[in-house]
Amino acid sequence: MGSDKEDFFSRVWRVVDDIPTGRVTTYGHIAKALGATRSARMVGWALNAASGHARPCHRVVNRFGGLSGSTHFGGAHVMEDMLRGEGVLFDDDGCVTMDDQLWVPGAYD
DNA sequence: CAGGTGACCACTT
DNA sequence: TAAGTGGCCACCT
Repeated sequence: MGSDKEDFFSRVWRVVDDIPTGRVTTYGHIAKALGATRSARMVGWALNAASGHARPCHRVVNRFGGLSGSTHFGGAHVMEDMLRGEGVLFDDDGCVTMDDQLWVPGAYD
C-alpha cells in the first residue's frame, strides 16, 4: 500500500482514536499493538504528526501515567484539563490513575 | 554529509 | 530487588 511511514502513523491514530473516553493508554502498549514493542519513540513521533489533527492524542500518556506530551500540547494544564473533562482522574503526583483507567488496545476487541 | 535529539520502553546485569 | 544500558526510526541542526 502507501508509504510504510504513513501506514505506521495511520495505525497509531487508529489505536488512539479507539481509546474510549475517560480512558488512557501508554506509548508502549500502542507500540506493542503495532508490533513495534521497542519503538515507543516512533509512536511519539506519530502523535507529533497528529498534532493539528482531530486525534485524541491527549489520551496517550507515558508508562508512569505522566503527561509527557503535554509539552507539545501547549501546557500540562491544557492536557490535564482535557483528560479531566473526559472524566479521567489524577493522582496526587499529577499522574493519571492508569491502574483504573488504563486501556489496552486490542485487549477488549 | 554526518551527528544528535526525541511526546519512550523493555531487557539485562 | 533495584539500577543501568540499549534500541528504535525519523527529523532537525
